[in-house]
Amino acid sequence: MKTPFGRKESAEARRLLIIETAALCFIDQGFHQTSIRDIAKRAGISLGNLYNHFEGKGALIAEIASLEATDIKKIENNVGKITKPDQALKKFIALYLDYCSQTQNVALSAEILAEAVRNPSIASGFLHNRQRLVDLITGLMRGMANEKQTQNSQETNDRAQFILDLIEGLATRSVFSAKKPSKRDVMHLQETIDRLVAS
Amino acid sequence: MKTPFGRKESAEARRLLIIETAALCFIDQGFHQTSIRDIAKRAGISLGNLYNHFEGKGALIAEIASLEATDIKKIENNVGKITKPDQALKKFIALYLDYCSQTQNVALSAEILAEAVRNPSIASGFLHNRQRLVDLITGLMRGMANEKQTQNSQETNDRAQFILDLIEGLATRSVFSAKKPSKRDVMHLQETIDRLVAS
DNA sequence: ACCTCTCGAATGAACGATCGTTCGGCGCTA
DNA sequence: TAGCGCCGAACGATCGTTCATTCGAGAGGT
Repeated sequence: MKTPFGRKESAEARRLLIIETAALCFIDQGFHQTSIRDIAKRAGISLGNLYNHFEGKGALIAEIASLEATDIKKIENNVGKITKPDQALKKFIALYLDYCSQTQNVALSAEILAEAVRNPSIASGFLHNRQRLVDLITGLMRGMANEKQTQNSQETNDRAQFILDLIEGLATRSVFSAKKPSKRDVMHLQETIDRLVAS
Repeated sequence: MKTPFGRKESAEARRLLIIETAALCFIDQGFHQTSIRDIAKRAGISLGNLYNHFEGKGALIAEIASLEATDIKKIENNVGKITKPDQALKKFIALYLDYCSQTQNVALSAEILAEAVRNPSIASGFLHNRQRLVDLITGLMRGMANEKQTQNSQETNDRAQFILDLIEGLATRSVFSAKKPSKRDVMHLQETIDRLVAS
């Protein structure tokens, strides 16, 4: 029986396996409490082989930190399907809140933030991802206000940042109190953001 | 010439020196990238002596994590001096924003948050400190609304959380963009919070 | 004033474990 | 058979912690 994958495909699959396993380890233990041996063991590969696919631990951390971009793209696609801007914003809030409310995402985000403080390349990735979200929101806000006066671009940007702050804050609190945001919480968040957008 | 301190005072001073030095190390390098030797060397004491004052690295981390409480108390005292609730809130925003905008505080907070994800005792300290700030704000909000209808307690609590989210978010962003919040930023924050409180 | 005794503070060598990384050789695939 | 993916022992460094030992301040005696 032949392997269904050629060498190239197999190598790519290995690489993906390592990344996903590393993410699990980092979620469970954090970046610096996870050893290369932990990852290799959990992935079921040898210690040395890991270095055939990644330059070292730093490269793995950077790889994981950039994973957020994939999740953001999913949210962008989902929100993009909705034509009415106000409903799209509502959908975004629900999706992003749900995303941020997952324990593993809070764990990873916290690790990434702490790492970003001292690692400029991680920080730039972090800021880039944030701006993607901000741009998505400002786009929606501009769509909602197309009949009114032209919006101040800088102010719109700031408001989008505030919206993200509110969502992320509520989500983080929900994780630390070990229960998902209640319906009341979500409604209150929704109202608050509406008021923020309206003004 | 006699030493101006007895044994007790000297021991307490040593303890304080170690804690402060550890905080500096943690800010520069992070919890898990800082070794006990780093701290001892920077504090100018021997490796073994550190264990005469602290049980180990974990105890040191917990000690640092609880340092935030001191800073919060300072803010409480400053805000408490102001009798008019709306001016007190304005003062609080300025003080807390300034506190959160300091690079070393962002660095430490990020470390503590990441640690709290996996260390329940750190998490509970973190939540306790947060609630202190929330209570301070809700007190002010209730003072501002004493002539109006009675406030829903839960809703007031949530709004206070939102206010903190906005301040912390702006502050964190300012640190990563390497410049203090501009006057425009602060004004916009102030307006947004006002609108949030008013409703 | 002086000697003694006590005990906590301080030291740094040493320990075993584990870290990130390297590398020579083995085995499968094309 | 040529070559690549894979393996795991080995390396030097460093980790958190322990411990036998030294030091010196201060209490109690005379």
